[in-house]
Amino acid sequence: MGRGKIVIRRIDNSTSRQVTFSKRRNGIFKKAKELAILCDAEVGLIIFSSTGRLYEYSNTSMKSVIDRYGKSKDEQQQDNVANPYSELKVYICSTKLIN
Amino acid sequence: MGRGKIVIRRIDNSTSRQVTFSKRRNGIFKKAKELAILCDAEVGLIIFSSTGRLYEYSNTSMKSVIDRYGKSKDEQQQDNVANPYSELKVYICSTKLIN
DNA sequence: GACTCTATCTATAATGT
DNA sequence: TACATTATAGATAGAGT
Repeated sequence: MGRGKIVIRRIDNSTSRQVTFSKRRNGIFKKAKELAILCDAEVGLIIFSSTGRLYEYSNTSMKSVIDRYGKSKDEQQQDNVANPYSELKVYICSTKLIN
Repeated sequence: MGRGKIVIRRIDNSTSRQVTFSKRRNGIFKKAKELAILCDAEVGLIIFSSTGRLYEYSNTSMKSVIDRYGKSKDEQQQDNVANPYSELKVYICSTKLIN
């Protein structure tokens, strides 16, 4: 999206990379908020820039999200101990980055 | 984006909400991946659906992201103790959700 | 860097199967 | 209820300030 199509690979020029980071960071935070509201989801998003700065968003609190994440993972772990096939319950969210 | 404009509020119809969740979840995961690659950032994204299912993405590992998040927060905390004005360092990433 | 502009690309709401 | 289509709203690359 934009004046030209881009390939998804690290942007070499540091100024361009920073500008793109700023724009896309805003974009993804907006998407996270919309998803949380529209779909009644709990969302936590943590981003460290290449310079090490932290940016974060959560519609609840990051502590709540991380705690819930840990519990959810523990439960998955217990499932795996009980049933070796339960890894099928782990949802893979992949999207092709071609183009 | 789409055939009609939508207002950002909880989708009442549960079927529509689930469909939108699926589409937008894919969209935001793609955005997270692109941001990580293009801008050389470390990204962690945790989403719990309204039915409680966990979906996650990290370009490194979620453990790494959460650990780094904790450290970064600790440092911010120390800064705050040392310098009461350092809360200005906390980056606010807000985007209006109007339209 | 942060902001504006806008042409163009992308995501997705609504619809069809 | 998942998949495919498509018209359109939205995001953003590139350029200028």
